[in-house]
Amino acid sequence: MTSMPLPERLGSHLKRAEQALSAAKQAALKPAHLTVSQYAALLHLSQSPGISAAALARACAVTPPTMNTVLKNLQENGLIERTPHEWHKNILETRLTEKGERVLAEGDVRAVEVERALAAEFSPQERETLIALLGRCTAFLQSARPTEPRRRPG
Amino acid sequence: MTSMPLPERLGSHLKRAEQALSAAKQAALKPAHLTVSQYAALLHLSQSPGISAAALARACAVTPPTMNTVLKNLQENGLIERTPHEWHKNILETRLTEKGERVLAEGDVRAVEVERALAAEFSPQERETLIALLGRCTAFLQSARPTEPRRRPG
DNA sequence: TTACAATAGTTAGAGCTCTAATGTTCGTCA
DNA sequence: TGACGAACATTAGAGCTCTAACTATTGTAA
Repeated sequence: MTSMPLPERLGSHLKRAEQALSAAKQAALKPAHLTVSQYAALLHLSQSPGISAAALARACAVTPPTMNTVLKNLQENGLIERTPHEWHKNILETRLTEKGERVLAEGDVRAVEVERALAAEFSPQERETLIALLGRCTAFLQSARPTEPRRRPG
Repeated sequence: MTSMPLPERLGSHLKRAEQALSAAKQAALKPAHLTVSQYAALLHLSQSPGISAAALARACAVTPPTMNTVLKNLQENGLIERTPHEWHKNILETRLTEKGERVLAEGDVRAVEVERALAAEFSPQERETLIALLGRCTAFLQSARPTEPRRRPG
């Protein structure tokens, strides 16, 4: 008995597409020795120097422990540096090193190539439609499943 | 310097949507003590009893070692059983146990609820459009990055 | 001052995912 | 019979991801 045929599930198609994109980016970033997650972190980091790990996690839509893992690897490879905040003792400011900027730039060229090639497959109208439809998916799914079931104080 | 603004990247939107869907399914499957990957494996397994792990990996679009990991956990939980093929000594036939069928049925109800709710957010026309656009993403990305760069014999 | 909430950071543990490499079996072909 | 390629299964190792804890700091309110 089949409850719902797979081809009818939007999820199947969404997953396949995301998987294919992720694989393509992974291959594109390989020469720069970057993973997709590392690239995403570096990219946001370059746009918000000194951002905290928690804020970076939010920007990348992952949990703090996940970002912690990614940052640990980036730091071990010398791509970022983390320095204590001047007076906010609980915050570690994260910044790209020179090497980090270089590697990001290298990876970015390849990653953007993939994005451009993909975008070129669609007309501007189609891109708009796709983005809008995906946005509605995300909005619905997030509203149906709140990040934090806010509990009242009393 | 920003090479390509994030909102212009189809990848950003695709990733967000897939992430939201995955999170929703994960939450839906939690009561059945199933992960999204385990659910996908069980679902394909129920439709192709006795399938080999390699074939199952292809169906779920993951690599054999990945499927191996998933199957190991499913087996430890008693949801599947793997028996040597009658005369193909190198193949392990994988099948759902009774418990596996029960748990799958339980999880399936919840997972399909998510799919139906998501589908209900769109008109039939919109669903068709979204699926078609996603299909073109997948097709392009896979063609641009062949699974196996076929090498000629001579 | 003390208590509490919010935020930041971290560790532990489970699970998924990949690439690379190994070993086995099957079928084909010389 | 023997060699070889294709397919299956597995292990090793690196990395990502989550939930569930725990600690520390900051700021606010009793």
